[in-house]
Amino acid sequence: MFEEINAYINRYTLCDVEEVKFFNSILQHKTVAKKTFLLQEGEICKFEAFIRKGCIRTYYIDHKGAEVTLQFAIENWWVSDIASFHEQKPSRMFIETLEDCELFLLSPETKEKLLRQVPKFERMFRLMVQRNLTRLQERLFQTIATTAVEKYLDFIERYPTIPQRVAQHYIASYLGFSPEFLSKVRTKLAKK
Amino acid sequence: MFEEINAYINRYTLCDVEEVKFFNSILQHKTVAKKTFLLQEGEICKFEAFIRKGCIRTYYIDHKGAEVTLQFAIENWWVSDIASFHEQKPSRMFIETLEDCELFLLSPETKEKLLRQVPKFERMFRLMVQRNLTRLQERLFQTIATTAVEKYLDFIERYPTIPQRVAQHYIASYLGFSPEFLSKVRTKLAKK
DNA sequence: TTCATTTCTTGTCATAGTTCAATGTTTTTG
DNA sequence: CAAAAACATTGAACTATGACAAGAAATGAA
Repeated sequence: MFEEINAYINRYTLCDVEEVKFFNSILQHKTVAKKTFLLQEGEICKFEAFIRKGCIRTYYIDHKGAEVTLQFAIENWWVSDIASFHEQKPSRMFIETLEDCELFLLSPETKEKLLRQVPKFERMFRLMVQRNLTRLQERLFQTIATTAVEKYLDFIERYPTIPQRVAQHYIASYLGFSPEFLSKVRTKLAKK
Repeated sequence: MFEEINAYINRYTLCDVEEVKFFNSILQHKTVAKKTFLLQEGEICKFEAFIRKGCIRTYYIDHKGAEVTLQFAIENWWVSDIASFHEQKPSRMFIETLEDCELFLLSPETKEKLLRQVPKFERMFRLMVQRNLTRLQERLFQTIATTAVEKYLDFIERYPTIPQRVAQHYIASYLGFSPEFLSKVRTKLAKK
């Protein structure tokens, strides 16, 4: 049951058996049906979730009511609203399962407990956030500097499994354009 | 000389006198003239810099040769290319002083030394990166979901001192549109 | 299996933002 | 202080993308 998540943490920190045991003992295991909200705007985020199985989307809604997808998360990814989780303040975002999911959850309290007992996890979380930040910097750059076609091609290259799992208009909302336009981009590419 | 940076770290961690002393002892103090590159594309980033005085810009250059500004950093901010710094791999970005600067630098080695000797700094760096990430998420959302006018108004509200310190076309490149268009946005707003 | 719902496609028209070129203004430098 | 360089403004023509509307295709629920 813990193979995946333990493989994950081993990529960041070398833990001894006791530490891994402790880590596993504080995780809350949970299964969630498809199309369920784990978090909605205005709520306080109570979890950091590791996805053992399934697919999740995080998104914002802008003042015109349009969705902007921040992340698609699949197996072996973490999802959370980090700001809301750490400062325990209301979130601006929605976190929604797109498939039936199997998750491991950390609450703010269990995360604190973990960091106090096994401080080397502090490093793992720092490295995780750092990667995330780096990736988001690239994405911002790309959002500003490239055309729709380039964005779409880069997306399917970078996340080849996602298009098979999620609706196309979600991908459009991730890339920052309308579903109709993504459709046009795709037919144009298909013709070549 | 260390007042500012010590005030900064105290917002994150409570250190005793010895720890602060140690921290200060490993910082490298440096002054740099205006219009100097601290890092150029292809180089490996050797520093995390705390700005005691001055103003710095980080940016990318896209395949058409246009600049995209990632960050303006002023007094009491940190600048670095985190990915390049940590993995010691070539950077994609440029870091350039816009004013004469006075900096404190950490090298990868001194940072490691610090984290080994005073592990609680691990937490500070995690929290710093987390904030950064959160801010960047908001910015990506805004880049996708708002108009040029909204972006500009938000910028001058959020960073009211920056427009007085940096050229306007740099701000355009931060907001993701052309300098000409920013100029038009401004005259339009001025007329109201 | 069928009907309802959601998703995708295609066309037309509208628009925010770009590009280029010319002119004016400010800053830097010798 | 003058000349050069960098920066900002304005206008006209262009383009990538959005909005809307209608229909087709796929998916899901009874």
